This record gives sequence, C-alpha cells and structure tokens, in this order.
Amino acid sequence: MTIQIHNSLTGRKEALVTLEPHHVRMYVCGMTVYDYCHVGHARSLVVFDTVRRYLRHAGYRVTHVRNITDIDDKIIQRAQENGEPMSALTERFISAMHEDCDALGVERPEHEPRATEYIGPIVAMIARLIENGYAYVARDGDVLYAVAKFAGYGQLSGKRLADLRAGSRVEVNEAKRDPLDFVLWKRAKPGEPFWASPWGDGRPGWHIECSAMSVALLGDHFDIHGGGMDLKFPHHENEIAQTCAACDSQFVNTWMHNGFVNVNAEKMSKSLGNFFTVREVQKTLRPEVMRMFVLGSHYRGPINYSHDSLQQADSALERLYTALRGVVVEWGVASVATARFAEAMNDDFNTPEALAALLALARDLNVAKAAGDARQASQFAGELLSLAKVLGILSLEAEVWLKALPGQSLDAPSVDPAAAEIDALVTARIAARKAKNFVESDRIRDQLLARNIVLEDGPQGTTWRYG
RNA sequence: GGCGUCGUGGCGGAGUGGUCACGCAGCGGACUGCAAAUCCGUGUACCCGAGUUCGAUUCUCGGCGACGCCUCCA
Repeated sequence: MTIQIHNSLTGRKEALVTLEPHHVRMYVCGMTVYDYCHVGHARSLVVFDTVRRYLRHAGYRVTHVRNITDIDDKIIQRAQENGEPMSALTERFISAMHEDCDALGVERPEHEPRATEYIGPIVAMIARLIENGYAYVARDGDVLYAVAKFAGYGQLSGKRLADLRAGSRVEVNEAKRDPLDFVLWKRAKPGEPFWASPWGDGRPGWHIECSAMSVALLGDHFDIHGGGMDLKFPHHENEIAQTCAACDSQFVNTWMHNGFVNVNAEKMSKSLGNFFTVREVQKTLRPEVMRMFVLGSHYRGPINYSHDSLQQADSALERLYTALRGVVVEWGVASVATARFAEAMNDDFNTPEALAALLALARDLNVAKAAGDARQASQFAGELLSLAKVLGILSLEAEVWLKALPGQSLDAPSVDPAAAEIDALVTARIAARKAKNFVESDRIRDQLLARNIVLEDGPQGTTWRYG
C-alpha cells in the first residue's frame, strides 16, 4: 500500500519513499502574522493537517514544521500604524491563529519556529551563500542572491530566467546585478527593528527564513515541503536556490501545493480585499463545517467560497452526524469502506472520494439501524468514526453537534440556554400527540421550526436539532 | 508577452478507454396522524471540432472560454 503524491517539481504523481523508514519530515509554509487568518489560509492549514493525520494513520512518524513569519515589511508597517511594539502585534495574531486552528480542528505541528528566533542560522546561511559565490553585498548594503549563478533556477515554477526578465514587472533596482536577484539581508532604515550581522544591522529577507529554519529542524534534505500555489514562485523557487546553494544538497523530494479559495471565480486575497476571516465565518457556522467545505474538493483544485458551498458542507456533515445519533459505538471492525477510504487517500489525498466512502458507511449504518441490527450498526458507527478521525471531522458527540449553535468552538460547546425551554415544548407536544390533539402538537412543531429547530419523531421518542 | 491549471447532469464535486461516484435540490414510492429523519427507485452529464480506436467524457492535435503565476499573498 503505497501513498502516491503529486509532486509539483515533476508534475506527476509519485510513490512516497521516505528518506528514513517510517518517518516523514514535512515543512509547510505558515502565516505572516499581522492579521487574522482568512478562508484561504484555512484551506492550507486544513489540507496539510489532513496530510499529517493521514500519514500518521498510515503508520508514519511525522515531524511536521510550520513556520511563523514574525518579521517582515508588512508587520513593521502595521505595528507602526497601530503605534504598538512589533512583538505585541505578532503575539496577538499568533494566538488568534491558534484559536482559528482549534476551531478548524487543525493539530499543532511538532515545531512552530519563528523567524526572529532563527536569526543566527539565517545569518550563517547567508554567510555560506556569500562564501560559495551565490550572494553579494550590494552598493546599498543589502545582501542579494545572484540568481544567474544558480543553474537550477526555475526548475520548480517552470520558468526560464530570460522569460522572467522579458516581460517582468520586477522593479528595476540599480543595486541589483540582475533584476531578478532577491534580498537575503535587508539593511535597516532608521526606526526599523534590526539584528546585528556581518553586513550591518538589518533583518532577513522573506525567503531565507524558510531555508534556514527547515534545514535547522529537518536537515538539508527532507521529504515534503508544502504551501499554497502562490508560494511556488518566487518563494519556493528561491528557497530551493538558497538551500541547494548553501548546503549543496537535494533539499526537498516532494513539493505539494494546494489550490486557492475563490470568490466569484476570483482568488480570495488580501490585495483584492475579497476575503473572509475564519473567525468571521465561524460565527455563522456550526463547528467543522469549514473543514468539511475544504475536504469536499481535491486539495490541488480551486474551490469556490460561497454561502451555498458552505451550506452543502453543512448538509453532508449533518447526514453523518444524524446517522451516528443514538448508536452505541463498537470499535475495530472494518468493512469494504475502510479499503475504499485508504485507496482514495493513497491516491494523492483524494478527500472527496474518501468522504464518499464515509457517506456510504452512513447509509449502511442507517440501514442496519432501520433493520434493528444494533450490533451491526455499532460496528459501522465505530468504523465511520475512526475514518472520520483521520480527516479531522466528527469530533463531537452527534447529539452535541446537532444541537450546537453557530459560533461555538469545537473544544467547549456551550450549553444552549434555550435547551431547557425547547425540551419543555417537546414534552408538551408529546402529551398533545398522545391525546391526539394534533392541532396543538403541530402548532408547537411550527413554533419551534420558526426558530430553525427541527423535530423528529422516531420509535425511541422525539428528538430535536437545529436545522 | 512567457509559463501553468481547469472546463462533468439543476448546483457542488470525484473518476474512468466500453456496468456504479458521492452530497444537495427535484420527482415517484415506503415509513409517519401529518411531517422530519431514514430507506428504495429515478437523471439522453462529461465546452466545441478533428484524429487515434471496434469503441472516447477519458488519449492526441486545434479552437473557444475561465482562472492563476510572472510584484506581497495560503
């Protein structure tokens, strides 16, 4: 059972062969912390969390690194605008990010290195690049990477230097030997935060931190490097140039890139201003819906963000939870669904197909329930839950989820203050039905329905849920 | 201009050289006091044109269209 992964470097699916047996070392580009996570960030977070979960499920030890960029131009600018120290700003958004991760069911990686804590390794790597002849100190004091010196430049993005120079929108900078050269170390201007270096006080450029931190934590040759499609060029291309030139190594075996979240067929992005933050959206949704939304399409394709898409994710989740409702769980029995699930996930993490396996299992479960086969139902429930866990969904009790209100966190669903009142109305309706007073019972049902509460009369009595 | 991704039924979204995705919505039926949930059944789907083939939605070429990267961006 091998796992096939689409490698952006070669453009095809390849069997995962880890450098160390049973151990995957994976680096994923994380956030620049000057604002809240939006749905685009959420997708990347969820996608690679799912990769991590599946690899562990498949028996690998996973060392997962997700960096935090806590020094760059935008952070400096934002901190100045707010009139607060940079560290106050970054700390705030780091905790916000962690809250968002919790809401999305995204586990903490093994390492979350911050750029500012790796200035030493960054400086050392830049020094090595200069030594090896790949970097130079420009007239204005910045240290630049000499792109032309690196033969493999463009291998990931499929670009040629000549093409890039031709119609490039890269700003012309007199200090650069080549317009495509990029900054490794940026000289501090007055009032800007800085660290000491052999080239004067300054700060790291954008790309070097990832090279330095991945090498420091995973070594100069590791298995998987991931991130959003938009990082492919120039960020990841530059990382390859830096690490390969500094360490004379292979660097990364498999590059993985997730597709964008679109809004009306346009990329959701900060610059377009068409973004929704995770916390904003989470207020109107039950927990896990956004994760389900992400899992509902393959990670490499685009997904369109809309109220309707979210609604559909909610429906599918509701179907799964409804099936599980009231069933005693028996663990450890696998049906054909488990094989289908594994086959789907082994094929480049095909989560839509994996979800289809879960939904098929829900049907089996419903059938067993209807047939009165409690044992069989329990086994299907156990199987469904153990597979769902690999995807990071169905983490709540069915009853809790179905009665949850939008905006509740995954960890501590608050008790709905209206629950007691709703229960009282349900009890009153049961009495009315017993007395065959259907006018009254229907009145109560309609009254609750107006509050988006759906009643279900089953053989075991009446239950309610939010619709 | 360069490079790249994509175009599947009402909607979302997998997949395949020749029987099945799956979910939502719709329709018919079962169940129900009526519903809801659930189950069963139900859809002339694969952008256009040419080619390869016994056979293409799936492979090749061309076209059209959408999007992305080439500047910060998950």
